[in-house]
Amino acid sequence: MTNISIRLSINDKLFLRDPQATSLGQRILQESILLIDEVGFEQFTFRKLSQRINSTEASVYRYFENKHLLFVYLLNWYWEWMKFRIDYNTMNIKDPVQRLKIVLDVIIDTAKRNTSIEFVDEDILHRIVVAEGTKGYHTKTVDEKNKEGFFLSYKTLCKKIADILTEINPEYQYPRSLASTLVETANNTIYFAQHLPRLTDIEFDTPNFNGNIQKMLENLAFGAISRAVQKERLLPINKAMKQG
Amino acid sequence: MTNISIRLSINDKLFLRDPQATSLGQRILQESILLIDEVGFEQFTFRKLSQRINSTEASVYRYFENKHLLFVYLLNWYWEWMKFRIDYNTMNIKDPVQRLKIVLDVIIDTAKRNTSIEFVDEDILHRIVVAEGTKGYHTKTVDEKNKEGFFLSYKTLCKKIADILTEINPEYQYPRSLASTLVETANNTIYFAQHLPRLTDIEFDTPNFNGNIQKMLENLAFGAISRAVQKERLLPINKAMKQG
Amino acid sequence: MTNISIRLSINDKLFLRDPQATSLGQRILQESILLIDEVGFEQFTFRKLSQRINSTEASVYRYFENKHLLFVYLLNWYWEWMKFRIDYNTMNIKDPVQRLKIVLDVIIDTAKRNTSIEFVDEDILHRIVVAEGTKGYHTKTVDEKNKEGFFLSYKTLCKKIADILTEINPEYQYPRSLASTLVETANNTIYFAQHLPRLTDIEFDTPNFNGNIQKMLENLAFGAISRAVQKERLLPINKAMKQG
Amino acid sequence: MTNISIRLSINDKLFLRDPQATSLGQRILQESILLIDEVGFEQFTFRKLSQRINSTEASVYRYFENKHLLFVYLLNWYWEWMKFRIDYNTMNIKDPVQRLKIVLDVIIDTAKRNTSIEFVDEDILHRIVVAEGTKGYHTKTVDEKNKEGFFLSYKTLCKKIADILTEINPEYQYPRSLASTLVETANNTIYFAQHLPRLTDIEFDTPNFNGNIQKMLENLAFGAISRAVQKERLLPINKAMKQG
DNA sequence: GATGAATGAGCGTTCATTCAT
DNA sequence: AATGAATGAACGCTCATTCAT
Repeated sequence: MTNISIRLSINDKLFLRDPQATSLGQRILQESILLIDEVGFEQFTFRKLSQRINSTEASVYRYFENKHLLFVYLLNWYWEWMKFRIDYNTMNIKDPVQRLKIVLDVIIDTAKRNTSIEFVDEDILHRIVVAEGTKGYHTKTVDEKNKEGFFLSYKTLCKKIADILTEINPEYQYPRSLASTLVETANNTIYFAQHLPRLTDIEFDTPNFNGNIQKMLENLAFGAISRAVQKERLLPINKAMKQG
Repeated sequence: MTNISIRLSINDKLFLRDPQATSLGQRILQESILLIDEVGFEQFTFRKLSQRINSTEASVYRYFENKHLLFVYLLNWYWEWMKFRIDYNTMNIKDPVQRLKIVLDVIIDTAKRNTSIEFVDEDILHRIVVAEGTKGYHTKTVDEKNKEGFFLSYKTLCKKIADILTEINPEYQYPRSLASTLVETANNTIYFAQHLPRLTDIEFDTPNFNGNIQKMLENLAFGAISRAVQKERLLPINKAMKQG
Repeated sequence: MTNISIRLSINDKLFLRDPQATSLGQRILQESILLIDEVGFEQFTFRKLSQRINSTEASVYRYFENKHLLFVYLLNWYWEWMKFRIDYNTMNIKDPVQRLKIVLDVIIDTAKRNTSIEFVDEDILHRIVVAEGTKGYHTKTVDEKNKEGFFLSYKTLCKKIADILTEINPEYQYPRSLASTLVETANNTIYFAQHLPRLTDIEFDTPNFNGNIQKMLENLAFGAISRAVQKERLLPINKAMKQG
Repeated sequence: MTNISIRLSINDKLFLRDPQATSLGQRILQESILLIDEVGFEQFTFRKLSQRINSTEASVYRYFENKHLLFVYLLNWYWEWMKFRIDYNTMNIKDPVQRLKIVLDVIIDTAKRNTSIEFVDEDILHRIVVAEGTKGYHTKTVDEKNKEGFFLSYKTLCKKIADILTEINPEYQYPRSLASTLVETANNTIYFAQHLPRLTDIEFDTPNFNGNIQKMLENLAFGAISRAVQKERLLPINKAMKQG
């Protein structure tokens, strides 16, 4: 697999000065990820960040208006990165069932690198999204932020998945709900397996952890889509489902 | 339906003085719910709370060590309240499919009152859980809190649901995962419908909002459970599923 | 040596209710000493104290107006205890030099028990006096407290020592200064030896720690007193000393 | 006497930003001294200080981590200032007896200015040290502070004095103890004379107050040192002293 | 463009104390 | 007499942010 260099495009209302464009900006992104991973979003402050990058709070403020926007920037990065990986990995694959399985693989382990953006550690970013991600859109200001298009990437990501679901079963009524449920459930499962194991059936720290999550999500996804078909009495169910 | 008075039992490590036992404590609970609903958990402080209840921060601190524990207390209340409603509403109902449907109804609209605890407004508490709930267990201290048993109520709630799933299909492999997914997805759907509608297919503010969510969750639940059955080739699918 | 039971008389303006008279009061004294020893006077609060004695702040306030007066009470106890031990141990000893040596022994190791007051641990009380004692009289309110006679015990203790010094050398000009210096220096030496060893020549944790302090204090005491005598007799000891 | 301008070097772990380097920092030092003098160390807070300097607590916190370190900073200033004055005033004086007398003069009245550091009022600083100084090293955290070298200045000051004592009498066994005793006793005498006069023989508010303290300290110092000599020479001064 | 310095505002917490029982 | 509950006041500290250079 080639090691290509890419540059993700992020809603430019999220920042005052493009952090990807300067070395200080890149350090801000890089160390934000590490710091949020270490102390959590609530304890993450521009002061602590500026100390880590040997700079000042004032300098960070040149790039981001506040820590919330920086965080949403990172989420956008993650969602764009995921979309990129889905596209990259489903290229030239016709079978939508196959494509859905690849999608599930991607959302479970977004970090699997096949390209590198040296100043963002996708492994850790994934960990942040799992542990803190929902705080980015569970906030009193969600509607204003939404108006600014700060969650477009998440929506287009879900749309991309929903389209595959619809392609598998054009009659399926809840493609977008199922898409977001799959993404959210993937994250929840990873988190629960580590911290609240009785809320899931997947065991953490087993050799095939990711594979087991994938099976669970496939059960969820194919169960939901095929059931809709049953209701319509279009039996026998799609042949492609057999291995689903 | 009779209007009975109940008292929920909450993990007593969550508080210093039992808030249900005194009138000040009850005001703390009552106004916490209203205030978190208004300003969000992040902006919620003991200072603002104490002003609303015409008391002092010091007094609030006699009841709760900090706002996080107060919040987890409210979550526990919610979970216990949900379990109570499930028990109450499924009493004497044999058919597990029927019981699951009732469960879905309850988790979508926990607030439907049939009893009253005058100092807790369950409608608003439900809104908080939908909008802020995950913050209670997505925190750096989740493991310590878990050790103290602060999430036991959530686990027993999911266990209760999982048991029904297992009863419907004893072969189903992911009862706990599906149970937590149903609860989380119910909340997410309500939230997304209001704030990020493109992440769901359910339209907010339509006459049958709750009913539509219920259908979606039923598709998810029965799809997943019955699919497992299909895999086992135990067709035709469970008769009970027909109306699922 | 007999084990007699004594009751020290303490300035009754220091307390609201005599702590020696009730079992709660005795527990207050006992645990105050332990708590101050553990956390230091600054961190010592009536709240912490009341928790330790399984009582309430309000109850402690029935005995002492505030923590400062409780502390001065303990100091008075210490000073009275010291005076008692001096009297007890110098009884029937005529030679003032011998008596002074006994005094030095007592002020170095006040804790040596020959009687018991079960609710006061004199060892620990001594440790407190060494580590925290001066805070009792280095305070903005020293003059008011002094007017109330809160330091009378310290003064009569020093007077007792000063009288011996005068008896040894009736011409000596600084008996009270020397007396307080001996007491203060004894405490300082113990403290410095443990925490700031370069401020003293006495090594801590050696077999004859107390004995070495005693020698040092004897050098100080007898040097000062005898020097005064020398001046009177105009004996030229050391030429360089003449104007000393 | 010339009016030179000096800058004392203080352990830089004591502060976050060098207070001598900025005008706000200098005001912090200046007003800290005045405020501690007025209200005492316990009542001294960064809030009160910041109000006096028309600034904010946050600004003060940029200079000092807490009030304890600020206080130790002031003590270090005092000790360094004392060492400077000793060096300055004993320059070119050969006779160690003469030098010791100068030292005693300095430790009694450190404030006598012959140079000026405009933002520190040494008179008042001296008053603080007399009244509150020991609180700087009588604290539960003394050992950690000592490890950071926060009391080095005090130790080198005592070493300087001890060296003179040793020079006068190379056989003297307790030079460091005597040095610290002289410094502590000087402070105690001033304090006692004002607040607890029966603990000393020196009368406050008499024309020759300082001179009288000096005589007392000389008696103490030369008595102790010369006594050691006597012991060596075994001169029988006073029969009663023999075993002293 | 980046930084050093400063600050307004408010949070979380504790303390000392009082009141009612 | 002892206690349970409550509270006014302030402390210690940090945050988010701005300003001047």
